Amino acid sequence: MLDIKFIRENSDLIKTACENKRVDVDIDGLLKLDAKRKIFLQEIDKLRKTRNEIAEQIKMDFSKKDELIEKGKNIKEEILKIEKESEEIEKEFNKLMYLIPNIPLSDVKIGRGEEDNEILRHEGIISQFDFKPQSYVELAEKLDLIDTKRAAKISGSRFGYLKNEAALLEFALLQFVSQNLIKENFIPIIPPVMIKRQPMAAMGYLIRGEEEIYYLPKDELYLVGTSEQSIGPMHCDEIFEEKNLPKRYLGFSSCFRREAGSYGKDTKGILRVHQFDKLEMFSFCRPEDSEKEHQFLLSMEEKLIQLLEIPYRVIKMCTGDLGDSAAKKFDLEAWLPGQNEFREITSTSNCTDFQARRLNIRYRNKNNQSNFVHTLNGTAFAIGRIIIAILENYQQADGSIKIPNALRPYMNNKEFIEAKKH
RNA sequence: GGAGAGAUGGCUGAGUGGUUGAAAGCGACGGUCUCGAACACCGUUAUUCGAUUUAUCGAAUCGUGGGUUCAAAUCCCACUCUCUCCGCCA
Repeated sequence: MLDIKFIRENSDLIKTACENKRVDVDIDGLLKLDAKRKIFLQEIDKLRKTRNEIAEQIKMDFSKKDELIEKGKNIKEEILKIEKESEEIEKEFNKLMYLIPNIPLSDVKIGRGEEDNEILRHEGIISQFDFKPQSYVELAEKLDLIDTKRAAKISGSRFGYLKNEAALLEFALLQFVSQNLIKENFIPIIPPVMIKRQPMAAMGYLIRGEEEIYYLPKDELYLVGTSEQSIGPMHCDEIFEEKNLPKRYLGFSSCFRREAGSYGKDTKGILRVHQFDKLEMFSFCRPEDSEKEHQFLLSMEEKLIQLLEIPYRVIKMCTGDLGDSAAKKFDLEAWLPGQNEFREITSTSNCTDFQARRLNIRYRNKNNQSNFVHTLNGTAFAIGRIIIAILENYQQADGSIKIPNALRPYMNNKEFIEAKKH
């Protein structure tokens, strides 16, 4: 949500931003509604003022009581009438307000979509194999690590069982990430994965993309697609002390996505599944610190992937690929030798005050003034995809998998995942 | 699932129809004192919206949404959430 005052004064800027984000919102229509709304508001305020005055007079002077009560009744009728009229306008106005996306920061490239994203840099050395690297799907099947066939029996397509070392890898990754991030003042947290409509809407996920979200109608609860949706609203209607910022959380949760509209894409394996586990960073900070904090989250993502020695590249998303809430966003894409391509493994967004405004999360500065915080999120590890990257990058000629050095302490110091004896 | 209690400002907590936007305390901020700090004392301290000559003025907000009333934190209804007891349960 943006500030209506800002929209009034910068309508051209907003229009351009919407265009750049490839979102169609009727800004002129909104401004017209806003003007109408203001007239109604003033009218109602005026009537309420007279109502309050009448009430005051009755209190002071009982002699004219009957006459004044009659007057008060008339005012009441009038207020009711105008309130009814303005209701529709107010509704439409709020609807439009919710449709306006966050404005991209000035250094974000204007572009239509994925094809216009900038590749900022490559990191890590892409291993050369003296054999044809296999896809993680083949590797996992031979090593009995992932079972999607049985998952299909139980849950349908796009589900998987992580077994044996794959399951142990998840436990290890969990330890590995928390050990590294708790040092940086992240508060570890395991959030609810079922949330109510209001927080889901406030985080900006129901406007476009409701299709993507699982909903439990009987209980009117939504399954989170990322723990961000559950962590962000934690502090809604709260005011932080400035000294407590930035407030950083490291959340771990299962994530649920319907993957509607991705039929036929990545149908094999667990690259794109309806349910996966994810470690997510979330940060509340002062507006003046959010750029720095964003770089910090990105640096944490890079640090973790570097420690695993997996080659990757950093992508800066263009305006058309930002999503509603983000003002700026970076993705990390890991190199997957088995697929012979880079695939997204993390994503970090600076949502500036867009979410904070809807969630009403503020902080109080030294001058006792309160102001909206900025919110940022970043994937620490999407576990399934990291496991994929490990399997493909650490595969050996004999079909076994070397365990990354950094993870061995959490894997009983084992060096390899060996083929199972049948 | 059954029974009961409750939700008030940054926090604790008073307030059962009319100068109550709301006592008091705590916290925070400013000042006096001090070499400096603590203590003590004095003062300031909610948010949103609208108008504006930028001094101010008006409206709304006491969990949420309705209702009663000339007038609602206060009365009525519904909902949400929290707590206690019982039942059930990993």
